[in-house]
Amino acid sequence: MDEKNLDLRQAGLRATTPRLRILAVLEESDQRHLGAEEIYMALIEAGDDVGLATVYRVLTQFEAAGLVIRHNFESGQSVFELDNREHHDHIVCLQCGRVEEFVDEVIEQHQRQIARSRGFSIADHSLVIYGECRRENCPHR
Amino acid sequence: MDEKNLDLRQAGLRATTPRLRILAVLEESDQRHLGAEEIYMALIEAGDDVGLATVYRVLTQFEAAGLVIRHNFESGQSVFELDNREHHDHIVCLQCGRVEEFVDEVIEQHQRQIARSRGFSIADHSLVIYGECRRENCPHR
DNA sequence: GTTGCAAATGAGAATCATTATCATTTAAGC
DNA sequence: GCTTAAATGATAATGATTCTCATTTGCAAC
Repeated sequence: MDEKNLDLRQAGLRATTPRLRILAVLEESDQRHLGAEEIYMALIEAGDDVGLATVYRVLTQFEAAGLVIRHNFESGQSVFELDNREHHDHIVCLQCGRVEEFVDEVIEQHQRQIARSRGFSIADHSLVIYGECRRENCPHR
Repeated sequence: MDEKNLDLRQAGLRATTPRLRILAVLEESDQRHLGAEEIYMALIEAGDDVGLATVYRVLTQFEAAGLVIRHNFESGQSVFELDNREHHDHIVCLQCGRVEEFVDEVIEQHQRQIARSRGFSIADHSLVIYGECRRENCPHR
């Protein structure tokens, strides 16, 4: 738990219990993308006494510090993901909410070229494909 | 105004005053992407007596009918755009909110291939590049 | 190890965009 | 023109997120 402690310090954040616990939930969850409410529920179930407001506050701080990425998918609520991996885009099943990731270097390169040709400097981008996944457990099948 | 009337009928919607007026605002605005609140304000200023709830209701119906596309950019509110043009993606300036459009057939094709290779059928996709535009009137300059 | 104090927290109120409710009005076939 | 189901406007309700503020806590200096 010391390395997490350090991560927070480097981000200019004091190493408090709620922040350490939220990091732990993000690291230990089998799902990579979690909503604020889901994280809150996981903490409550684990016996931690945190407030929902704290979860939102901390996630926003983590985002500002670059520890976490916030996604606004079409569901209307934000989901968060640890920012310790390479960049990737998403494909989301509209039926069951399943999220998969992909990277396509050709797409990346074309995006850079499009921004350049229009005089934009890229800060970020979001590519989300929405569809139906046809898995075993997808309610749409 | 008769052709609009027809558009609505074909979409299975009665040609009511609010619906015709909202269509008119979308067609006549110099901005292609409008929020519900902006459309509401435009109507009020034009002297129309509509409720905000009606604007939301009608836009949702238009979306279902394929007359309009809803985008969820990072701003937290939805923006709407007439769906009478070819598909395109967006590049958005984070400083001034400017929205430009683009199409890249190579990107489109790679997306289709990615979905196929993962067993997804594509319903839709959203590609938004966020950056800084460096225009004359962009506050960031 | 105590102490002091700014930073962080929890609980709940507040906000913002959007949706639901419901009594009233209206489009459009007869 | 009349009827009736569909549509509307006003407003209450909702869901996600943010704010407020009294209380608690991390941690640096003693």
